[in-house]
Amino acid sequence: MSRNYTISDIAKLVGVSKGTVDRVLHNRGKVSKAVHEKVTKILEEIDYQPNLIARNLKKNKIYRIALVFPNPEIDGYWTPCIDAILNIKSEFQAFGMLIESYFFDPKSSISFYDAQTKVLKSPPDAVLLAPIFQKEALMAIKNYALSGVIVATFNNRVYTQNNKSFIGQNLHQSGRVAAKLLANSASHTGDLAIIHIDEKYKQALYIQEKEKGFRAYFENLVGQKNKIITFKLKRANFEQQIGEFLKTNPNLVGIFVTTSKVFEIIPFIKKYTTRKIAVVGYDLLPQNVAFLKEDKIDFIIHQNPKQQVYLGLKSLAEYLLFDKEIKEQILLPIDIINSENVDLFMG
Amino acid sequence: MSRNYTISDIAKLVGVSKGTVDRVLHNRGKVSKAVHEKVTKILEEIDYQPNLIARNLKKNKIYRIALVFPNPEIDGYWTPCIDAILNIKSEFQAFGMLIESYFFDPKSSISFYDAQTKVLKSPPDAVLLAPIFQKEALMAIKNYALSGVIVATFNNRVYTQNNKSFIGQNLHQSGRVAAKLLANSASHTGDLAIIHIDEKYKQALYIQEKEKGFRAYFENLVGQKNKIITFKLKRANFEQQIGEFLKTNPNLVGIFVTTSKVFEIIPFIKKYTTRKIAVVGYDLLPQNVAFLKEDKIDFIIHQNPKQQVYLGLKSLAEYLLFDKEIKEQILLPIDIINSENVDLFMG
DNA sequence: TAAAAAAATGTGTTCGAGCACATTTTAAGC
DNA sequence: GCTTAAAATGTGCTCGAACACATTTTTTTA
Repeated sequence: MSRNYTISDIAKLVGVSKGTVDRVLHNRGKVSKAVHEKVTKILEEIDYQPNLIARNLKKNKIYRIALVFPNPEIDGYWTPCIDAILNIKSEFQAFGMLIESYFFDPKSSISFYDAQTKVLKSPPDAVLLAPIFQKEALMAIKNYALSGVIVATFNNRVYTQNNKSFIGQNLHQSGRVAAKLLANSASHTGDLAIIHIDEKYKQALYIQEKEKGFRAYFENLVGQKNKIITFKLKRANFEQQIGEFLKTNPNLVGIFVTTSKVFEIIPFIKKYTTRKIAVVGYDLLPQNVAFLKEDKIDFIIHQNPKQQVYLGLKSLAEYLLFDKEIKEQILLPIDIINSENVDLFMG
Repeated sequence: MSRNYTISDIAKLVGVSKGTVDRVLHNRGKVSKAVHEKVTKILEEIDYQPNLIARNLKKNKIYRIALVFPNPEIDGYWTPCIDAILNIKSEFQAFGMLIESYFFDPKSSISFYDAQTKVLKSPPDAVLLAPIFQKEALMAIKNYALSGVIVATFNNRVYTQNNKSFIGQNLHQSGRVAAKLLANSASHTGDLAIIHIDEKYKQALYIQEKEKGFRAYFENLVGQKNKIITFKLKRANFEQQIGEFLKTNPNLVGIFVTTSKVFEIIPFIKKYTTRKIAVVGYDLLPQNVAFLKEDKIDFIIHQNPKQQVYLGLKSLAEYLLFDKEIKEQILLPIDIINSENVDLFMG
């Protein structure tokens, strides 16, 4: 294949000047109908693709994307997002792409609100947002849209027209994956528990999704006789609650913890029973990884926040720079992690 | 952050012309020692990053990368690689990057050789190669190096100085993952089998790696009493061989198939025993996926050839276009697939 | 010390798209 | 038919790096 057609080539082909071709390309008007048609025809015929390098050199604009998510120092789940930012920077900063991070406290909706306000003060070209607080997020997204800022969300869903893209996992399906894993590794038939660890912040919606998926797996199964118990753990006094729960459920063979906080209950489980109870939880926090390697957690489902941020930022950057279409949703694979493949997901 | 420094900016800062700065940047000589030092100092001080857009516009070169791998019509394992090519094209063709595919027959080393010869006839800037045939691959890589063609390999390793990069999985570790999965899902202690399906082509090396990993997992385990049997299946007469194997090993609880050809033996296993035997194999061929969904295969390890090609091509493209460093090896995560997360790995 | 050679430095064009401004052509008004 | 406004079309500069070529400065040699 030879070099692509340039605007000058097309101008020559049609017999007009490149200014005219440019006006047709960008619908700037001031072109006679006849010429407009001729140019359009040629453009289609040769399938003109503008040279993005030249375009960007001319524009020579610095784009800014704001990334808004919970402070990793408060919730370690978000730590890997930092790496994603570094990766994106190394890929795109030569194109004049700036990434700015804004943290908020995942336990405080006020802090969430404040972060959005700060972003809006010097509006970037686009925002990638973890919409932890449903109501406040809807409000923020509306304001961004009013200021002409493109919005994409990741991690959990909110439903609004103004949200250009969502990047994350299918949580219902991830509940099913957990179910399948427990069905497979529980050494014999018995009861299974879904444990929600009270997170104070209103993640109700997305935790429910996981539970529904988990239960759905067993409902569709023929001849399955596992009893499934939902158990909500309140923050204070874990030990006592877990001790009692284990005592009242002597047939327990598997536990599904719906958040990344599995590690908080493992020591108590081991303390109050010697039976083999299979455990499945979420996310590669260092504490979880440690228990995984000690075989005290059997499987972890990896929500891959790093990849979520990476793909989200990449999608926005390519839209701003190269006019690439933004996918309405990007569903990440649901990674199953055990003690043997965990290391390859960390570097 | 404001706009980056340009060559003209630097020229002004040092008090020389941009031509001189350029000579320093590219070590083209003809610069007095004093000036050279002054420029270098400033360059370091401001951490000069050339504008890659401008650079590429000037160079205006069409780069070509050849991708050489087995014909997907002969071995379906390679089919997803096609998608990776499309992805890379959509990302890089606006930068003048051309990807050319060359197929060979994975059963014929002559066909492998022919493909390399064809590539060398109009040498591309870089080659991404699946070095199925060890000896022939070493030869080919040497020839590429002599012609100044950058070489990266994927899927399996060959060891040579001229290979700039390897993209693939740690096969030893993937054997361990299989072991862990079988240890976990076999309903009670019993014998485990490693089954190699004779592939005619000499994959000896990389299949052995998997076996070693599998065995290593159990060797390090304290108090594990599984017996592990290696079984080599010859091409002809699968049914009889498998029937006999199952008869002589009545305590079998798990099978690890070291290639993507698991699906070929599943029907016979189900025919000759009614016991629950856990099965772990490789790769998301449509036939394997079907058995996975029917619960006749328990887990599949995904080698992700698509991602291998994607990362390999991306790495080469970014090297050619942006002078990005090529990583000596990129180890992909070892994806564990079951019936519930499989769909998310296929899109 | 002047001429010639070599070394050092400077200048100006190119890549392709985008856009401001200049120029030409057509239409409108009297 | 001539002037003026409006519409259509053309021209030329810019973005930053790269590189060929031009010019200046320094060094060498007779």
